[in-house]
Parts: sequence; C-alpha cells; structure tokens
Amino acid sequence: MKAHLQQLLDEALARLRDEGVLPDGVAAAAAVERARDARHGDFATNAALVLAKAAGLHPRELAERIVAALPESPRVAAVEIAGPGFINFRLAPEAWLEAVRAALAAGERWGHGTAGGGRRVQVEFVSANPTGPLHVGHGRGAAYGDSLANLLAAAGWRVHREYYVNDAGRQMDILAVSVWLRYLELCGEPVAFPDAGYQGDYVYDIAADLHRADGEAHRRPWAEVARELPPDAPAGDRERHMDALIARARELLGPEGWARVHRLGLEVMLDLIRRDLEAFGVRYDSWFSERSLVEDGAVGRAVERLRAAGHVYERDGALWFRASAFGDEKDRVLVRENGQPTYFASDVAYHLSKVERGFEHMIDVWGADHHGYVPRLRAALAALGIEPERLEVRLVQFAVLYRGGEKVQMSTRSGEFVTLRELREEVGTDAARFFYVLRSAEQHLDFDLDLAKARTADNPVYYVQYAHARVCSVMRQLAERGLAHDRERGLAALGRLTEPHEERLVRTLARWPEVVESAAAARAPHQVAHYLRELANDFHVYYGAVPFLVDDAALRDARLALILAVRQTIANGLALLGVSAPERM
RNA sequence: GCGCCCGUAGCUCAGCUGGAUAGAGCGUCGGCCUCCGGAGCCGAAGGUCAGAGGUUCGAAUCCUCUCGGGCGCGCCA
Repeated sequence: MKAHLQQLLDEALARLRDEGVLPDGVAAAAAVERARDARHGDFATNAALVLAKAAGLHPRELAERIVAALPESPRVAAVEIAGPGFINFRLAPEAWLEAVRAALAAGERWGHGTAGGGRRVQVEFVSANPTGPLHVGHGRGAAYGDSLANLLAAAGWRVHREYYVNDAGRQMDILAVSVWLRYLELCGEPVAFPDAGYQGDYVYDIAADLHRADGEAHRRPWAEVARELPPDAPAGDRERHMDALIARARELLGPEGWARVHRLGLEVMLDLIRRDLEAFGVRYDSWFSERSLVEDGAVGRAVERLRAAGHVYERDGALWFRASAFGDEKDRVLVRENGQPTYFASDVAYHLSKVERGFEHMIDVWGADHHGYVPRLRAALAALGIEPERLEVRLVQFAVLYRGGEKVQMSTRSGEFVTLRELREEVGTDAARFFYVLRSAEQHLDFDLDLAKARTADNPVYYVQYAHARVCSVMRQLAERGLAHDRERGLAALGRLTEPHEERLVRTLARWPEVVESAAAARAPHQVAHYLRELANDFHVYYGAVPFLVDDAALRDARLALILAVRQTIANGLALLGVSAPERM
C-alpha cells in the first residue's frame, strides 16, 4: 500500500521535473509515511516541504503542483494539503480490505518481502565459550539473534546461522584441568582445587563421565600434581598457578591423555549448549570451530595476508597489526612472544573465512561488553581489502532478572549465575523469548520473572497468544453450532465490514508487511513484539464490541475472514520471535 | 584519563534515516460479566523528552558542552 503511494508520488515528481518545476536529481528525499493521526488521513508525504527550496516555491504552492500531477488511482479516495505543506492521502475502504485477502492467500508467507533481494547474510550469535552452561545473558543474545535471522529471512535474505566455537586457547585448557582435578577427587586424591578453575557442578558431571568411561586410567598422585607449583591465591597469583597446573597436567597425562580429557570436556559442554539452544527454539546451520582454523593453517594465512599487504611489524618479539592506521586506537598483537597466535588473529581468520564462504553481509551479535573489540576487527577487514561495512556488529545489553521486586544477584566468578535452562524451566520458552525481545537490544533489560510467569492480561506474551487462541475458540464455536466458514463468500462480502472497530483492525492488519520490512531493516525484532501487542489489542476490543457469529451468513463469513487474517498475522509474528501460537490455553 | 552506549509519565519502555497536539503497558482512581473464553473491555488523572546552547520552515530525534548511569580500554577470550 505504501509502495503504491510512493509510486504515485514518484510519477508526479517525475512529471514536474519534465515540466521544469523541479530540478533534476532532488526527489530522493521525499518519502511516504503512515500518518500518525487519523485526522491526517492514512498516509502522508513531506515531499513539498523537502523540495520547496529546490523548486523555489512555497511549500504549499509546490504541494498543489504535486497534487495536480498525481496520477489517478482507484485506491486513493482523497488527497489534501494540510499544515505547512504536507500532502495527506486517504485510501478507499476497499484498499484496506485487500490486506485480509492477501493474508489468507499468502498464509505463512503473509508479510514476507523481497527487500533482501536474495542476498546471502550470515548471522553469528551466542558463540559462548564451551566452558560452562549458557546463562541468561547468552539467552538474550540467542533470542535476539534467532529472531533477527528469522526477520531477515522473511525480508528476502538468504540467511545462514552460525555458532563460533572457541575450542582453542587457554579457557578450554582451564576447563580440561578443572575436569581432571574433579576426576582426581573422585579417585580419592586430596585435591586442592585452584582458585581460577571452573567451580560449577557441571564440571563434576564431566569428571564423573570420564571416571565411568576410563576408570582410573588418568589418576596421578596429588603430591606429584602439586609438586613445586607456584602458590595459588590468595597468597600467590591465581593465573600463574593455573598456567603451571595446565603445564603439569599436560606433562603427567601425556599428549593422548590430555587430548582425551580436553576433548571430553568440549564435547560434553557443546552437547549441553546445543540441547539448551534447541529447547529454546534455536537451530544453527553450522558450528564453526576455532581450532579448525588453527589446524588447517587459516590463521597463518590470514596473518600472512596482512603481512603481504604491509600492515604488520615486529616489536618486543611479538607480531603486531597496524590497527591504528585503520581507525583503531592502538596497534594489536597477532602473534605472541611465545609464538602463539592471539584470539584476535583467529578472529581475523574467521571473518576472512566468512567472506571466502560467500557471505555478502555479516552480522555478529555480541554482548555489549565486547564493544571495544569492534574497531580492531573492522580495521583488520579494511587492511585485507574488504569493505568494513560488510561486517555489522549488533551489541546486546545485559538482562537483569527481578523476582518479587528484587534484583536476582548473579556472579559468573563464583559460578552463581542463573542458567538459561533454569530460566526456561521457570518461565517457559515462550515467555522467555518474548520478554527478551520486548526491548530494543541496545537497552538494558529488566526481566520481571513474576510477570513472565503470570497468566494474566498484564503479561504481554499471554495477551498476544490469547488473541490467537480466541480466534481458534470462535471457530470451534462455529463448528459446535453446526456452521462452517465459507471463505469465498466472506471475501466477497468484505465490503460490509464498516464498523469503526473493523476499519481500525483492518488498518492495523494491513501494516504487517511494513512492520516486517522496517523491523528487518532496523535489526529490531522488538518492533514485531510491539506490533503484535497492538494488533492483539485491536482484536480484543473488536471481540468485545461486535459479535462475529451472526445469522447473516455473508456478514458472518466476512467477519470470520477478518479474524482469521488476524490469527494468521499473529501466528506469523510469533513464529518470527520463536514463540508458539496455541489454539487453546 | 580516553572511547562507546544510555537518560522520555510514579515504574518498565516505544518513538530516534527530523515533521503536524510526544505514545503504550503496568501501577493509581472510577466503571463493564443473561451475550463467540473476564487470561477480556471502557474511562480518568499523570510529561520542562536529564540540563544548556546550536543547525532548521520544523528537534525527543542531528551537532557541541555539562550533569547522571552502564560498559570497555591485556602478548585474556
């Protein structure tokens, strides 16, 4: 609908250009938008205000010229000039009713668009280190990233979802050591668990798996493990102590034993994470291993490409990338003094791989605490001759849980964080996913657990789902009365939907394709959530004011066609957010 | 100290590629159940859009500064 008006406007502007009223090449700024106030009609354009200066005319004079140049359209009932020079369009009632027809005809694809043009976009999200269970912070990234991917697909992009697995590096070594030490405890060794180790209960579970599978094959006397280690905190340095422990574990277990423990930790954690996400409605197209980049030489090749391009130098025994030449605040180390590539080096290789795999656009969803990392990655892409705009980083702010009006305290350090699984078990996947995307991602989120669990109208997810269930209930009522819905008769009689509540509901319904396009363009799933609330509200009001199951069969079928279109819209919207649309509640 | 994000109704937040009288939910107060599910609906009160300048025909929206809050500034990931 909006596109139709935009086309009419463009034709009018083109005509004025031909007549010499407007200079060439200035029409781009003119836009058609929904009127906020019903008294301003349905749509409005600021074309005359924006172009008045270029035309050398007063805005209202230009507005008159534009209106005179507009082609006729059966969908437009009235065009008027208002205020400082706005042109307001009022649509013919039939124009709105097309939305009902379109919704029922398109079904699950109602609202989907082609703005993406079939371009390939990769959305990488969550990518939490497989060193512990997902917590509620990851949950927000999961809900946001998955909904965003759904939205982009609905907007005509070819979407690939990926999880980057940080399976190389020290964090994984710490997990392996933690598992091994808990295993030694199970064997009966008097272990002093290190301060920097992973404290969570899940580590015991992995250790128990190891003990069950391999018996005491990896048992070593504690005295031998602890011999001459630098002191742990609080007396010593916990990180130095941990590094020594890692080296000791490698030495005592040998390459095979160490690899076994390391791999088991990774596999168990990844499996846990994968199942957590699946239960949360999130599925990936691929899980990309950091270690694979190291092993197949991709990291080395990325570093060499930077070197060949002349953006690398040596200092203090390390290899540096000249990031400051590409907008970053300082240069960054690629290869450490000890010969090990940094996380940054593998991340450069990883993003290079994304480009090489043919993704025209890359979206990374990160926790907001990583924002300082964006400039260096963009710098690296620029240095590799890749337009940095192809990488889009979306930062997701933290979520704070509230229960009984009190903030739920969390601390990763002590292992006292609320896991995504616990959240899911407490409030359910539907409520969790809806609440997570109710706010724009860049806003801190206050997550009210009590409200998420509430089965009342205050709870927005129930409110929306209830509208869907209510339509289903009406259809059941229809059947109980021995009646059936005749869609064709209903569509033919749409013109009889003249109640104010019907006009309002139809207009909201007709906005859906615009909502999908806008939410995808703005990377803003919360727009979908807000729209659904509004649509549900219009529906509930209509429901309370106008009976659907009337004796007049044509009118009844027209009303049912309308509410079935509403049901389809709600189902499609909830699907984008990963929330179910129940038939009864 | 430097950088990024945020500051809109009592609370939680939309609106931010500039547009007409700043919106919603909750909460508060007052109403509505012989009727398709009351898990619903209607009404009222409630605002210096943190503050000050600037750009513009027009600023919650763009720019600058100040104040307040969060985050980041490793050869960690």
